[in-house]
Amino acid sequence: MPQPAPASGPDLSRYPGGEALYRMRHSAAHILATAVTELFPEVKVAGGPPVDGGFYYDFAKPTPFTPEDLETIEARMREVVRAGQTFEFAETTRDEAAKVWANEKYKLHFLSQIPEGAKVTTYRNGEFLDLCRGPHVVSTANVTAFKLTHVAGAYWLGSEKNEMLQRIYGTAFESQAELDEHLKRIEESLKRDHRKLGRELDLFSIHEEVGPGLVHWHPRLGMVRHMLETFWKEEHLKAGYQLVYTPHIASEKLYEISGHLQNYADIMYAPMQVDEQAYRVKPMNCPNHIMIYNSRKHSYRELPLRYAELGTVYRYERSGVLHGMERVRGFTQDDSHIFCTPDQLQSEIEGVLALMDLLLKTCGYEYSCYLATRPLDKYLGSDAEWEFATNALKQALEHRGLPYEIDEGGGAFYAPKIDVKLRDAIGREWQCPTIQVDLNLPKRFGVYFTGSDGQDHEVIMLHRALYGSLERFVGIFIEHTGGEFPVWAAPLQAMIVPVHARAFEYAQQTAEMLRAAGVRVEVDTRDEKMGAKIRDAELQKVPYMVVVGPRDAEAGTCAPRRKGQGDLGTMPREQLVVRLREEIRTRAR
RNA sequence: GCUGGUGUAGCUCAGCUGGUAGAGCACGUCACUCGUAAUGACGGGGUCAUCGGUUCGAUUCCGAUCACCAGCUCCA
Repeated sequence: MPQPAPASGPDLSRYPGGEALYRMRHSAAHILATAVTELFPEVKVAGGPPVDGGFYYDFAKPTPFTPEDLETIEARMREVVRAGQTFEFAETTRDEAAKVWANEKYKLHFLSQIPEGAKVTTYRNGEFLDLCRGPHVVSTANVTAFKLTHVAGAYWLGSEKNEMLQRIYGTAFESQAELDEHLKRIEESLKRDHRKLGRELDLFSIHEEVGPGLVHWHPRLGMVRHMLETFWKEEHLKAGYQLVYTPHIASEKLYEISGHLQNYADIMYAPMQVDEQAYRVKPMNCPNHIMIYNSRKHSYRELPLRYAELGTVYRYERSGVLHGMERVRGFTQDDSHIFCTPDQLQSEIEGVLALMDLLLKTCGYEYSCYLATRPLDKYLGSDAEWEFATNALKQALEHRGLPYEIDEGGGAFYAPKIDVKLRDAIGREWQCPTIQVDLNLPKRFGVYFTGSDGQDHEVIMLHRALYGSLERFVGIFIEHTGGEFPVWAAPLQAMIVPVHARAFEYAQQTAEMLRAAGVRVEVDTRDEKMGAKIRDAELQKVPYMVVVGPRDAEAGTCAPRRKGQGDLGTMPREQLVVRLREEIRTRAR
C-alpha cells in the first residue's frame, strides 16, 4: 500500500494533475537523486519537489553537470525503475537522522527546521535514503514515463546571498503518450514565442547598437499599440480619468523627496549633470503626478481625482532577467494615480477592477488575482493603515465577486496590492495589472485635501496600471493570439487579392470602399499568382483576404476568405463592409 | 547579477578530425498573366559576434568581452 499523504504538507489535491501525478513526480525526483548519488558520489544532495509540469532535484557538485551527464543519469534512472525498488517509509528521531546525514550539510539544515522531539520521516528506495514527508508511489517501477529536461543553477534556499546549487529538471507522466503530448505541446508553444513571431511578422526589434532591453516598435506593432492605446484612452475618459503628460527626466531633488533615491537606487540610471544639478531619467511616474496634484489646494468636493498617463519609464534591470518585450529596460506603463478620501477608497478600487476586467476580457484573457499583504519585515506605515488599506482591497475583490489568492507578505514595502498575472506561451506567469494603496508617498510629499471641516487631511493615493506596461502586455498579447490579432487590433485587416493584373482597378476600388468604412486595407499588386498571394497573407496572419476578379467586377461582388476558415463564398461588397465594420466596432475576438 | 548553454547571409540552418564558406526562404532583374496556401530562370549578398592568443595557416583549438537562450534571484 502506498503511504497516505501526510497531514501537514502541501495540499496535494490542488496540485495540477492531482495527487497521483504528485506522487509519481516526487518519486521520480528521488530516482533522479538515486542515480546521481550513485554516479557522482562526491555530490551533496539538497532537495527536490514536484513543480508545475514536472520535478527537480538540487545538488551541490564541484564541477557542472554536462548535457552528456544528463543522458547517463537518465539511463541509470531507467535501470532503477526497471529494478522495481520499493519506497519504504520509516520514522526516526532528529538525533538519529542527524547521524545518518552527518556529512550532508543541506539535509542537516532541513533537519534543524524540524521541531525538537517531532518525528522525522524518511523514504528509502534501494540504497538511497531521503529525508522526506512523502508521499510516494509504491515502487520505482510505477514511474512509467519520464524525461530529464535541463540543468540550471539555483540558489540554496532561494537566496542570492547563498551558494548556487545545480538543479536538474525533469518531467514525468502516467503514460508515455501523455509525456509525448506534453513535450509536443511545449514544442508547439515555442512557435508562439513573441520573440520568434516578432521577427517573422516584422513586429519589433532590439539592437545591440542601441542597447539590450530597449524595444523598437515596427509599423505593424505600432498599429497594434495605437489601437490598444486608443481603446485605453476611450475607456479611461469614460471612467472619469483625466489625461496628463509628465517629463522623462527630473532633478534628483524629486527622488530624494519620494525616497526612490534611497530605496530604488539600484534600478535607476546614473545621474546627468544639468546646470550644477543632478538629474535622473524617471523610473516611475508617481512623483510627477503628485506634483500636478500639489500645484494647488484641493477640496474634498473635487475628489476623487484620477490622473492617467501612458508614462514611459527607464529602469536598470539586471542583464540576466531581460526577456524580449516582456522584461525590458525602457517601458511605458499605463499608469494612473487616484487621489481620494478614505471613504472613497473601496469604491475607487472596485471601479479600477471593473475597468481592468473590461480591458483584459476584450483582449481575450482569463485572469486570476492575488492579494499581496504586508511584508514580514522592512515596511513603512502603521499596522492600522495596513489593515485599512488591505481590507479595502479585499472588500473590493469580494464585492466584485473576483476569486483571489492571498500572497502573504508579498506586498511592496510601501503598499498592499492586488496583482494580476497573465501567462505567456509556455505558461510562465508575468505580472501585468497591479493596484496598490500607497502608504508612503502622500506622507513624504504632504498630499492633502481640505475637508468639510476646513482642515487638511491626508489623501489616499491609489496607484494602478492595468495593461501593466505596453511592452509586456503586447508581448503576451502576441503569444496569446499567436500573432493572429483580433480584427480591431490587427495592423492590416484586409488584403485585397486581385486574380490578375486586369482586376487591379476593381481591386483598388474595393480597397477604397473598405478604407472609407474605416478598414485598414492593402492591395497585393505584386506580379505573383494568387495562390502565392493568399499563402503570403495567411503567413502574415492577415484576418481577411478579399479575392476579386473580372467576374466580381461585373457583378459588384468579392470573394472574401477568413484566415483560419477559408473561402467565405462570393458576396456583394457592401455585405463585406457591414461584416467588417461590425466586427471592428464591437472589438470582437 | 549568478549557474549552464549558444553565437556561420535579413531569416532557418549545413560545414567530419585546423587549409579563409554552402542550401532553402527572403531580396533584385527578366519571362509568365494565373479564381482561394509556393510559376520559372538568372543574379546580388558573409571581416563565420568582437578582441586577443596558439599555429606556416583559425569559422574550426584556447582565453577574455559582448549579445542571446534556459533557470535562479529580482520586477511592470
